[in-house]
Amino acid sequence: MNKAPTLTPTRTPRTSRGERTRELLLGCARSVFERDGYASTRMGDIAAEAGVSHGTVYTYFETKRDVMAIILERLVADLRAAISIDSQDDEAMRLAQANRSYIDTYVNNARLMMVMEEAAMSDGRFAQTLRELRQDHISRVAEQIAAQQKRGEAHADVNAGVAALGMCAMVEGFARYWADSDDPGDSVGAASVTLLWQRALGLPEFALAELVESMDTVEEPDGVHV
Amino acid sequence: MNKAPTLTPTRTPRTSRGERTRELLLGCARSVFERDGYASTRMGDIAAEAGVSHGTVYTYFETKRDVMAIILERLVADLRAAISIDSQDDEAMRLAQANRSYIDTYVNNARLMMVMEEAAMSDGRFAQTLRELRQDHISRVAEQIAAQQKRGEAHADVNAGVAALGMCAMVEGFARYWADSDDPGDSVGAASVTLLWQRALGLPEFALAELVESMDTVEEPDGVHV
Amino acid sequence: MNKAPTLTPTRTPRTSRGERTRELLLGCARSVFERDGYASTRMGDIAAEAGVSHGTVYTYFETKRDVMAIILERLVADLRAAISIDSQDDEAMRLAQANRSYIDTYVNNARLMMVMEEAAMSDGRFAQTLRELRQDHISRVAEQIAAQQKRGEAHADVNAGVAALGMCAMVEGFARYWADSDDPGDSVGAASVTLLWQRALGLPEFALAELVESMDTVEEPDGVHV
Amino acid sequence: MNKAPTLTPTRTPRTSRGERTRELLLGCARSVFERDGYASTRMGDIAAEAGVSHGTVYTYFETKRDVMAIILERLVADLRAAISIDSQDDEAMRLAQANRSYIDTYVNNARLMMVMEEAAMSDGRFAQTLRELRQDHISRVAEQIAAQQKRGEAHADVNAGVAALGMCAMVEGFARYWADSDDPGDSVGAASVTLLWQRALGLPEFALAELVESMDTVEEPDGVHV
DNA sequence: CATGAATGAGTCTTCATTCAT
DNA sequence: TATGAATGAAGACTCATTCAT
Repeated sequence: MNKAPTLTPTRTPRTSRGERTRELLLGCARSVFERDGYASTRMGDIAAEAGVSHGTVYTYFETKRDVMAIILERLVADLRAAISIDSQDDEAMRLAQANRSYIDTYVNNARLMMVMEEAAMSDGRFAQTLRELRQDHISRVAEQIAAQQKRGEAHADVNAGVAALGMCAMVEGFARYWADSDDPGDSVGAASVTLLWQRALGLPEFALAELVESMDTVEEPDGVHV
Repeated sequence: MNKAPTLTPTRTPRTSRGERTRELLLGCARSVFERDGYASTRMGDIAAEAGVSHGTVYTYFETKRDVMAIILERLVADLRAAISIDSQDDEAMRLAQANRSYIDTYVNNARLMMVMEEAAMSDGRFAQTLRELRQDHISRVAEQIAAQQKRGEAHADVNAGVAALGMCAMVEGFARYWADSDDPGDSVGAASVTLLWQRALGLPEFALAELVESMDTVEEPDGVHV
Repeated sequence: MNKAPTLTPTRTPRTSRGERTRELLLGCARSVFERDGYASTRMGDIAAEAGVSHGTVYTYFETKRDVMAIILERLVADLRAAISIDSQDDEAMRLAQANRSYIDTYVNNARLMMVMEEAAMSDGRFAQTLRELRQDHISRVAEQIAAQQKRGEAHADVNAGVAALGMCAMVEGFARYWADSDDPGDSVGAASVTLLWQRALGLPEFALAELVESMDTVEEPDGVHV
Repeated sequence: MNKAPTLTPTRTPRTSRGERTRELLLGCARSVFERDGYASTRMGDIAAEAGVSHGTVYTYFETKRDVMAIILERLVADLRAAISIDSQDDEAMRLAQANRSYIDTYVNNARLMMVMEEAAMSDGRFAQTLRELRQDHISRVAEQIAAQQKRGEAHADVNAGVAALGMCAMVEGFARYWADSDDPGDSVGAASVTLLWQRALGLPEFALAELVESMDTVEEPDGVHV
């Protein structure tokens, strides 16, 4: 279950007031990072956003990198949770829902993912975490595809790993695009992705309408910190 | 044909020696940017890489941003050239070759693309250029798909723009992945992408072997500055 | 009897629990100052050493400087007490015992003396106190030597003040050296100092063995706070 | 010949102008350190003293510690040179001159020595260098005394090492005292030290006048950077 | 009294950019 | 043109001190 090495030293608050401030700071830091990017964000901006003094940030975090690390740790946890979601439905529905869940989570966090990539350019640890996150997702999807191929449900002439990479990239690309544009992405879009996925692999298809309907009934994954 | 606004003010050299130095600096700057990222690169690093003095960089470029802008302008030109390539073969082959050409170019420049994304986080102009580059590619592909749908060669139940976005994302994801890993990507991989593309859209297929063969005979696109 | 100007404003505790905490803090502060030096010691280190909260230190002391001042005031008092010790023995024995007493006290406090010198570099008041302490000691010794010279017991061709300075420096140097090294200094060492002192001034000598014996019977000076 | 480990990374100037600035900065830094102490000195003070901008100091030195290290390296070299001085005269004269040379050098640098001690409180490397410097001096003197004892010229009942420590401490104490007071120390004082030294060890004496005279003819040691 | 969170002035250090040679 | 020294704005981080609970 590939646990990434912890990125986070911490100055733990001892009171609930401290806990509150710390969470406030994390929320504000996230906003600022998303707005300005990692490199451009100054500790003072975070403090200002939270309406506290300069030094207060350092009461809870040792360095700017540390603030980022904690935020990313939560992001990664959320994405892993989204990846792991599994329902009891039949295969195609499960795929649709998994995609939808992943896309939703990704879209909600896409700007932060981009900032993570930015941060990864200047910090190898972030780069490593990002690589692992992606690799885990791909591996999980590859296993699923391999099983489908073995059952004769998917074309077997394309290597499962390659196919998984392609599918994950496609999904991530959608999420990224919607996050960057004003177009928020909709059920139809998400359903379309599923359809493309099914067809690309040769899986049994659902009609688009059916998929769309199923999309709208899926629930949010639990335990997501936003 | 959506021409990006020029990113590049310049201090143009007048002697050929100057021209040589300028090109040297651009090459070295690119290396350093690719190695260290945009934010982490210092002007001094570029100078050191080129074996010239600190101040010399400013003989040719006004700012660090300017150096980056020129490098990116060339990158963008190369990618646009790769996108535009068009051969006389039949539809499927053309697709395969276009994909291959784009992937090749993208892989060759993927690290720089990532740096471009990093730079886009702190510079709206870069962000804009990047968005336009992607959008142009997607639009071009969307037109193609729309035509295929109209001719009844592709499934019409998926919006052409959405499909184009998915396909482009997939291709870019492959390139990105190969660029980041040690696995350089091979003809089979590239052919697999094409196959996935064809199946996702419902296009007439070629067998993988046939595609692979066609891949290996395609030539490098011209006009690539590296 | 040259009383140094008071160094110590105070926040006096009124309960006995407060008194205890205050003493605890002073002891811990001393340890930390000795370990890390004055400049490098943070108020938080003192609090941590005492196992109390950061702010508690300020319940008893106004500033970091204040903590130091109180500690040094006690140190100075102890050293002055050691200087003043006077027994009923004959002259040479008295010298030996005075030296021993001073050396003992100095060695016990040498690290703190060094810290006092460090602190004196950034605080004129400390510098002044230190100067006065030394000057008092030298003056006292000078008087003694002058008397010996007048009685014809010591060479008179060396100015008594100069001789006193030399002798005090020698004694302080020993103490300092022993304090800094692992070698704790022993009776023989202390006796040797006395011998050197006697010979330097031309005083009647005792044999080393005799001096050593006398050393080991001297008692600790009273009133030393450690 | 006990070479202390180098304390000094450097940003070496490449032009004579740079060399000049560097020396200017070192001179000013020394002045400021002597005036304000190590901890209290800010890089900006050094820059201001030299009349250059803030950042210029960093053109030549990586850190404040580095500036100090270079200054101290020179100081140590000078003191070692002073310790090593050896003339052809007879034993007692040689002693007088060596003392005088050491005292002179020490007095000229005493304030800096005190700053070195201050710095040693917060930097183990400085502490180590200081310890070695003193130890070397003591060892050298101890050898000399041991030889004198063997030749029957000095009392042999005091351990040579202990005696050396006492003598060195005395000399250093004088220098320190004179440096700290307004009284600059004179030939008579220096000669007195020698006399005390000779008597303490039981060496053949010179009359004070004779010593004083020899003092005034001794030359300054070479190679002293001030 | 004790606690620990909040404050913000103070410093070091970096580095893009300019300039004298 | 090339060099490398000089500049100074900017930003991370520390820590003595204050304050609310």
